Amino acid sequence: MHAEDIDRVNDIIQRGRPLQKGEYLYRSGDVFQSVFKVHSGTIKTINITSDGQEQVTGFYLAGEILGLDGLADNVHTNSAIALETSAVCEIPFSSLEELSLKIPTLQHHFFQLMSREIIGDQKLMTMLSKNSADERVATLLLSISTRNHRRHLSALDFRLPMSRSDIGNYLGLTIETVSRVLSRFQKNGLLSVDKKDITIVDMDELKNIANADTYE
Amino acid sequence: MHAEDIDRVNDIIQRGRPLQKGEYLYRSGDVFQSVFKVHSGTIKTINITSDGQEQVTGFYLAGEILGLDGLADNVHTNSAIALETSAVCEIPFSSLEELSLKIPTLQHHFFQLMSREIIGDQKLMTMLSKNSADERVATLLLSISTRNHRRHLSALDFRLPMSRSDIGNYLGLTIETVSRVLSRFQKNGLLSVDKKDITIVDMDELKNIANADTYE
DNA sequence: CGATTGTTTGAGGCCAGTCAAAGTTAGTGG
DNA sequence: CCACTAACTTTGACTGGCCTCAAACAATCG
Repeated sequence: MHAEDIDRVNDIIQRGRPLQKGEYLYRSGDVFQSVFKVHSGTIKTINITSDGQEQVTGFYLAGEILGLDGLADNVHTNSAIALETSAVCEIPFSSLEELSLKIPTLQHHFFQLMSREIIGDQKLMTMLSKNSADERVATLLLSISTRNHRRHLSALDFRLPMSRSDIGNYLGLTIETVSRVLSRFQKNGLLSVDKKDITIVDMDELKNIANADTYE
Repeated sequence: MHAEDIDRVNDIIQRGRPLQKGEYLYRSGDVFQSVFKVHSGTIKTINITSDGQEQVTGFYLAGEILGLDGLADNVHTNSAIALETSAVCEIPFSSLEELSLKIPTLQHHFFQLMSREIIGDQKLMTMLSKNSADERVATLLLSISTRNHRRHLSALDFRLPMSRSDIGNYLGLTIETVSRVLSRFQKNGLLSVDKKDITIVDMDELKNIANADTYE
């Protein structure tokens, strides 16, 4: 992308105010106006099922983009909630769509983003339908490790931004099962678990358990 | 969309030759060049996991569009296979992307398509992580019923285009469980099952079991 | 510091998976 | 057209992994 193009994109980006833990970035049913890039912190997205249950559909760490679900009908189907104090950039979609008519690479870039989201969701579907509790937890830990590494943070030592409840919900497991798996991993020398602080001790074995099916 | 725009879109659509049952439309790893619209028949998409297992990620009936997974990196991550003799239209993406720069509504239309795919995948994720075998099977039957109805076919009487094995794979169940659930549904007066021919007898109760969480 | 929320651990039950075998369908070639 | 084979489906008996229920413990917050 050319420098002047980047400038034009930057012009439409708005720095949002910080979100406190538990605060909504947008709610299911809100009119879709923008996509968001996480600047710092972590956001989870959830769906509410017809019987009122909550389903966690994704965790978005710093640098990642969320909100693409709203394009279909100009309404968000997800809700997005901060898991900790977070800062996000808002990218108004109308200007973006207009702008991407002038900058072909930008359009292509956005198609790619959505396509990645589809691929990621499908990897998760596979995990939910085929993998054991151990495999699911190991895969999530590796995913967070990889994404931290991309941000030049430690791949072996990190803090889980989400609760056991969110993990279980996301992975299709109960909180008790998540807790038991983490305890067992620690007992077997794979991890050191201190509440939300995780240290990966035996990365090879963890990858082995996760079936090396890295998703991100 | 204006008439001349529709003409321009139609110009780039190619009618593909018919696919025989079991034939591949594209394979994982193929260079991405086109998306496809199912004209008749049914296509399934599958992912191959790192340990060689197959995961069915979607069924595409007549009128539905597939192949959007390839946009991310210009390579298909899925493979697409005909479940019965089928005909598809090929829509070359390069021309489409170019064209959508000239026709803003077309770009928007494509964003919507991808967004719908994301929403659909997330509904499926929710089902895989929360719902019982009965709920999953009921939901799939209702989905096919709804999509048939949209094509002005019977919503109560239809033929499943896919095998028990594909259903089980897609829903995260074994073939034995799928078979047992269908037998039980028949025994309880919800359905009439004759091999792949399904007649929905008690639509209300079926919706009840599916939790009315219609996905499509 | 009490109250609330989140986490861990244990005991027991159940749903779906596994294993097995018989029955059914579809496809092939003589 | 039919015999033969391979693939698919159904049904049953049993097993096991995860869920449910329950209680104790830890952390967070006003």
